[in-house]
Amino acid sequence: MNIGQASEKSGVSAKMIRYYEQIGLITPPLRTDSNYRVYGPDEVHVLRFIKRARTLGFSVEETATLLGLWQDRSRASGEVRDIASSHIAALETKIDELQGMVKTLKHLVHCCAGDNRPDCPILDDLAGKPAH
Amino acid sequence: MNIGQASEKSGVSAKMIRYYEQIGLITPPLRTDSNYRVYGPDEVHVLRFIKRARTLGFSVEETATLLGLWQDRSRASGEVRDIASSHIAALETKIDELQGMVKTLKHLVHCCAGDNRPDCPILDDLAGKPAH
DNA sequence: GGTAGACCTTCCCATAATGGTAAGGTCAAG
DNA sequence: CTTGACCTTACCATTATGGGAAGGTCTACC
Repeated sequence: MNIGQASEKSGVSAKMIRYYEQIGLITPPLRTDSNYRVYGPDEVHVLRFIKRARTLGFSVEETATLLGLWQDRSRASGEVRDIASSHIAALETKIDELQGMVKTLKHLVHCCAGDNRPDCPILDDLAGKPAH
Repeated sequence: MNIGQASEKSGVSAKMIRYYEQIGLITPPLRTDSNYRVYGPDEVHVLRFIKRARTLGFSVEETATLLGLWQDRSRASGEVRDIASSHIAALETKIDELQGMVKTLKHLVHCCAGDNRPDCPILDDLAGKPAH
């Protein structure tokens, strides 16, 4: 299987497959005589694992750890759970921050007349003026 | 006022003040004979505007637009409201995505025994195995 | 006057993860 | 044997931020 097919089957772009290989996240595959990378079902499986972890918001570095745990038969599942748990906490912090931004912005938009007058509470707020 | 004080008063690092100047977000300030940048209250005001916009999650490019609208006396506040509204929509999409991730991860953590057995539903899920 | 330490200057490099492009080799179908 | 789709490497760009080096300046104190 060429890199194009592996990409299609895994959902990881060819560009990223080469990148993951370069940074050592995946092991270099075999090559044909003409230097083409050759992938088998196992490699695609690994790529799909990576794709899924990335989609769930794990960084490449975290993904590398998870991949190591996946491939280590003597792993402790508690370790995996801890990684996932702290990841959840980080995501929730991020969500809270974003919700704070949305709340502020919604308040401002609600107060903004939206016509052509230059009195804009959004800009006033950004400029640090006290709310009217 | 030197860049250090301007940084302290605005909450924007000296490094970033120079960067904002370099990319044209702010106009170059006056210099002393010894080539030090000199800032006054107006400049700090602008920097605080920028800081606030960045904190609210606007990109530097969006911030530039807002800054332009702020400084343009003939601006239409509807334009500002539109920028804020589409920004809210983008934030809410992001929040939804993150919440989806949290939900999935929480489910997995809940199912994960967390002991030392190598049967880990989180890894199984990442690997694409059907849920038990 | 001299010196130490805190500040400033510019320039270069690094990050995380991804995309783009260019120049060239290869393969399969017609 | 040509055409087009694919592959290869190598380099550059992105966003916003920080780090560091090498050197100039200013202030406070002796």
